[in-house]
Amino acid sequence: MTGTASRPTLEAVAARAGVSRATASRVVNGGDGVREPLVERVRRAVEELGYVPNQAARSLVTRRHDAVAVVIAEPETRVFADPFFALQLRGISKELTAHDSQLVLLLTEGRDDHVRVGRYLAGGHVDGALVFSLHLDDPLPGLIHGAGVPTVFGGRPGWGDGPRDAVPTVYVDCDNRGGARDAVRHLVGLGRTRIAHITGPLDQTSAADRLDGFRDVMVDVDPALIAEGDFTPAGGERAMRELLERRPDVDAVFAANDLSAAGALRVLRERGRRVPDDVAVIGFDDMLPVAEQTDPPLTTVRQDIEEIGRLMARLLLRRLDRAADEGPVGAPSSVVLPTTLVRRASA
Amino acid sequence: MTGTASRPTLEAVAARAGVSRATASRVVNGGDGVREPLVERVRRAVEELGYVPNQAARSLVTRRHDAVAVVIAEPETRVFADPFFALQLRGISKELTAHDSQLVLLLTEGRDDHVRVGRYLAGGHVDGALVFSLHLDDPLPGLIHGAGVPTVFGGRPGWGDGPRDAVPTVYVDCDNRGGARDAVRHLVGLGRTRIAHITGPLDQTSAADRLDGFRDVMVDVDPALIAEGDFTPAGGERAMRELLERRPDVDAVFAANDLSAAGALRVLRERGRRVPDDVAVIGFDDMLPVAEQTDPPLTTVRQDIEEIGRLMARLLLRRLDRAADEGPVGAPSSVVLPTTLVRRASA
DNA sequence: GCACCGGGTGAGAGCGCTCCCGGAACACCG
DNA sequence: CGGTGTTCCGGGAGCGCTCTCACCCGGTGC
Repeated sequence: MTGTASRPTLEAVAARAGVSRATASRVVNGGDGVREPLVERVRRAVEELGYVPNQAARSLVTRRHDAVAVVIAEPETRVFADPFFALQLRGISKELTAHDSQLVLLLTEGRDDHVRVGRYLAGGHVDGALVFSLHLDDPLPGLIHGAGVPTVFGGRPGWGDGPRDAVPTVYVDCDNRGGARDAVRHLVGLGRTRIAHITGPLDQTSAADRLDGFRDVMVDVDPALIAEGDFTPAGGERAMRELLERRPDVDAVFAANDLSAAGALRVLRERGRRVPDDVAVIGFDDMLPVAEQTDPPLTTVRQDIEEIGRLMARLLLRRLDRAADEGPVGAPSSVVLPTTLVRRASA
Repeated sequence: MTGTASRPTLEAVAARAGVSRATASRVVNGGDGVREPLVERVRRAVEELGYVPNQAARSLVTRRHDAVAVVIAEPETRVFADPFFALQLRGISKELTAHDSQLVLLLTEGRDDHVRVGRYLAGGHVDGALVFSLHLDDPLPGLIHGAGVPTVFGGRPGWGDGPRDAVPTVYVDCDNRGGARDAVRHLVGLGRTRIAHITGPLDQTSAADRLDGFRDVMVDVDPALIAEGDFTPAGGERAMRELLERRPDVDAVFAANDLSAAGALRVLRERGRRVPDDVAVIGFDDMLPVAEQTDPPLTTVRQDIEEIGRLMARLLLRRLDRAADEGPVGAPSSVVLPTTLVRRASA
């Protein structure tokens, strides 16, 4: 049943159109330098036979695959027990599709998998890679770099902006620091003075950057007003409890993401603090199912997740195209997307 | 920079090991029928040269790709603005990885994309496909069937269990109907008598099956106690309001998923109904970030999403292996996974 | 009218691999 | 000791495609 009749080859198309294989190939690949009547004949033959090029044969000679790998580390997947994951992938997928490229998904967990992924990438099965690697100590970036595969990172990689083997790393991220500043300034504008921050896991650059943004505004802040969370609701609860204990007079909280904000909100309600009257709360991400469903609805810093994915793909594809055209290797630069403050009821 | 030094070929490995290409190939592919010393020599050569087989060349002759497509339609992606998506993929990924197969992700949106996906699958780029297609009128299954690619569906496809061109469709799903029955029986056990149901979009089999389960227990139920939702919180709110209007005496609600249950919960609180005292509420899915965070925490029917993904992959792989071994084509049968009722505070 | 040119076309090599098949080496039995 | 397997290895064809290169042919310039 499954393709007993083997699929037609370019040879067959050529024969049917009465041309050589070379000409048929030219037509299939755009038809430049072939006279119109022949183009037409070949096109028709393709149509009639239902010809689809054999990608394997093509890759074998061109060494292109029209495929890029998307690497997502397991810890991320856990964090992505939220729409992040789907949205980024959607953005990436759209862009790749428009470019006739396939998306090979690699989810990893644990060290062994890193090796596997490294080997896969080094194996030259894909033209490039999009990597989500948010942890400082992640060995993945190193492996990937060693594999010599064009790569764009999602989120600023952990090793800082300094040169790494003089190879510029390209990444797409949102303006975590600026967004955090906006949030805190908004709280200040509300007249709040005892503003606390619930951080994310500080080994992730996004969390670190948001903390930096908080500090930009709250210079010389009382350290007791900073509690470490982990981007989860439970972590948010824990951190909020700590904060209330250390500084019962707290009148605003900037949480590093919506999930921890939701946790904080719950503790505040439990303790009888009114939001936003007694304590104003701001989150980060604008993760709709969460931010809109909290009580009260969450004021938060929005980042366009899907756009990040789309841009990552676009950057990578552009780089690949350039490599193909042997054009000027314009230093590919990272992109930092702006954030916007979304006002709802909590602050 | 990117692989100026081209990667070593099997030829190179053979030369270095002092054997023929054929023998080297044999070793790389398991080493059967090659004497130990030679195996060892080839292995070392592979190691030293960092040889990785060229998948394109291999596929060209074997017609296998060690890759399967995962097709997720856009409407699903929207529904999957929750952990579904990530979890299923994780399950699939684990299984495929263990089988050295790659995961090619195809996200679709709109009709044009269906054509694209159909062509891709028909193009013989992958060995099989895992398809999430939950809508009754989805043309995708037809296209896929036409493409003649071994496929396993996620969720019972819409066309019923009847034969479709005498080709049995294989799917993996959770026991939607049984789970619904359990939920409703639990409510009955609580002494509730005016039990309502907030459905999902009824063009999806999961929603339809859950409704059937509800009806199994609530025979001759007042139609006013059934309100159509759409699996979203907003839909849940709307449905709950309708229910309260039509039957103010309602004392229990079984919502077709956690998201709509969350919406219902909010409306109940807003109307001053205590949960579970006045109205008991049960959801479906046990989507942790939602079910655990509602107020009160949601009693719900758990399905093992990741396991569904894993099973889909396993079923497909088994089928592919069998095809390769030319073994008996044991009628591949669908799998329906059990659900469990998770008791929290809402019922 | 002839050398020249350039766009359009076809012949053919070869990408890296698998797998069939024939031959070498060896064991065993009559 | 010759015949018959058996096991192991290498030669070589060929998967379907792209791409270089040589060739053909109509048009120009002198």
